[in-house]
Amino acid sequence: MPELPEVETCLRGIKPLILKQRVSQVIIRQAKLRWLVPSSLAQELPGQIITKLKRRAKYLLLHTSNGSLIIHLGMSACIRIVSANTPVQTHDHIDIVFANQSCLRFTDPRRFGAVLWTHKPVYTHPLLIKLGPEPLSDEFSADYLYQRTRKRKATIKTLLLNSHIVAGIGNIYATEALFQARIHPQRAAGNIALPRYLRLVQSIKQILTQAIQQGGTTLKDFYQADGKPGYFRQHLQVYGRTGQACPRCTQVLRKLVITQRTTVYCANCQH
DNA sequence: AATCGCGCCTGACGGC
DNA sequence: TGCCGTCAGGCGCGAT
Repeated sequence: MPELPEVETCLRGIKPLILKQRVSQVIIRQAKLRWLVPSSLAQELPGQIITKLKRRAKYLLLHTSNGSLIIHLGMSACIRIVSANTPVQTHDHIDIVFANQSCLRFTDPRRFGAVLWTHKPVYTHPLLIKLGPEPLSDEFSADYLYQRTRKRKATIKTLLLNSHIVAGIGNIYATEALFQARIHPQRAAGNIALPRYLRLVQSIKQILTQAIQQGGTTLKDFYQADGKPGYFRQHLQVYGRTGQACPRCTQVLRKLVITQRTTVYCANCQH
C-alpha cells in the first residue's frame, strides 16, 4: 500500500486507539518478514506502555520506556486495531495485544514489510540514521534539493525515490509531482535549475498534503483504520493512466521504466 | 561516491 | 478451467 500519506493515515488512525495502552502479549506467527522479527520482541515488549507514536519516512515508530518498535509496511502490509479475539486470517503475521483486549494486527501478504525492536535511540538505528529530510518539513526546500543534486547524473525520478535525498516519496507521488511541476522524469537531476526545483518542491508538498487530507490513495488493498478506502485516487492525474489523454493538453500519456519502476508522463508538458 | 540490477514474496490479471 | 508471463505502492545490498 504505502507511501508517506498512507503511512501517515495509518498512524493517525491507530494513534488514539493505542497511545498510553499497556502491551500484554506479543504473538509472532510468521517471523520471516523482510528481516527476521526478533524473538526478544515477545519477551521485552509485554508490560510496556506505548508512550509515543511517530512516523519517520515510511516507518512507524512506537516508543516505550524500554525500547522502540519500528514497523515498515513494505509493499503490501497493513495494520488494523481489532479485538484480541478476532479470528486470524491468512497473512496475519503479528499481534500486539493490549491489556484492554484490543490488538494491533500486522498483515502482509508479500512479507516485504518489517517489524523490528531496538533499545537504542530509534533515530540512530541503521535504517533511519541516513534518511534525508521529511518532504513536508522546512528543511526540504528548493535550495536543499538543488544543492544535493549538483553533478548528479541520475534522473530526477530516481533521486526523488532515494530516501537518502528525501524520505518517504514513492512511485505514485514522484510521478504525480513531476507531472504537476512539468519536469520530464528522465531529466538528469544535475541539469535542473533552481526555479524548476522551486516548482517541484511546491508540487511535492502540495500533493502529499492533499493526499493526507484525503486519507491516502487506495489502489486495491489500502484501507484506513476505520475500514474506509483513501480518496486521493480520484485526484491522480497521470499515475495508472498510460494511453489516456493528458489532463492538461490532451496528448496521449506515455510510459517509461526508470530504475525498474513504471513512470507515466506527458511528453508535451514535461521537459 | 554514485549507479545499476537483483531479490525478497504473494496475488491479480490477461492471453491462450 | 488452468497454465504462464507480467506487473505491483519498497528498499537494502553487492558489484561495478
